[in-house]
Amino acid sequence: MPELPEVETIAESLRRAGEVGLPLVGETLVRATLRWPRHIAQPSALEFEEQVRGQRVRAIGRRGKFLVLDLDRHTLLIHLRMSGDLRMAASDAPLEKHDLTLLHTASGHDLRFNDPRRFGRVWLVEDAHTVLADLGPEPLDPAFDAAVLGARLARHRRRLKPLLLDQTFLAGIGNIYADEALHRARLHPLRASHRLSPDETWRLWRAVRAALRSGLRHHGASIDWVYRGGGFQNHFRVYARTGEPCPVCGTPIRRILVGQRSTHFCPSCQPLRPRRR
DNA sequence: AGCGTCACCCGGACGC
DNA sequence: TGCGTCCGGGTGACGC
Repeated sequence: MPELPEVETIAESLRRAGEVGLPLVGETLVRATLRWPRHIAQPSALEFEEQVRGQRVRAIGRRGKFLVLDLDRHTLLIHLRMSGDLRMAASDAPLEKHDLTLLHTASGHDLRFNDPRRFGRVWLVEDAHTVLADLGPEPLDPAFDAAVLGARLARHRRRLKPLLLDQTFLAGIGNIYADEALHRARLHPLRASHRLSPDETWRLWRAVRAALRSGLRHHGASIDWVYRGGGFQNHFRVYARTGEPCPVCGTPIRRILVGQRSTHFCPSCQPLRPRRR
């Protein structure tokens, strides 16, 4: 799914696209085709079509789960949510089912946002800050160390699982990475954030980064194998493995609901009340 | 403040 | 085969 690594991978592939003859950075957007206007979160569809016109793509980046395209006068933000996918295509190539938003470039190529479940959104704003302001730190940022995580954990009295999913706490972690990180950290998803020992905090810091890096290495998580997916789904340790043996200790993986979200963990490696030693 | 619940959305899986 | 139903991802709104 389009969690952080997926977006990172797409941004990377769009940067590299120039090497295979489908450049995007440096291209001028001449027109937009909005086949489902609600794809555009901001501004109105009409204003979007007007304002995007004639702007050059200066750079592509990522913040949290948002893909960030710097244009001449605006910032174009794309959130793929679950099933969204971006492709470059020749403008005269036939449309695929669920191609919802198309940005046509001066050189005759399109950036196509395909989105079967229509959860994704696109923003065109003068200041990216208006959309991104509340996002928490980037887990892979060198400035994000275990002390930063510890300070943030102590600031809340929340269960770890919902906290990790909160984009204002950390940016870019979705349901899969939250479960994978907690397993790597040997922490129960219901543990209270303000009651972690320094060692547990350090383990969580390491685990979050390791889970994300592993996703990156395998080109994204995409659990929904119908859609173009990354290989990380073949490396899940607990996610979607209910009843299967924990890869560390062999105990059957359990699935519970936490805040309406399916949550997978090893009851033996991730005890709610860890033994003190 | 933090939690629960619902709505959004649709393809796939499953039961009958 | 063809229905109906449930599920799940991320997020925002709302009520307690």
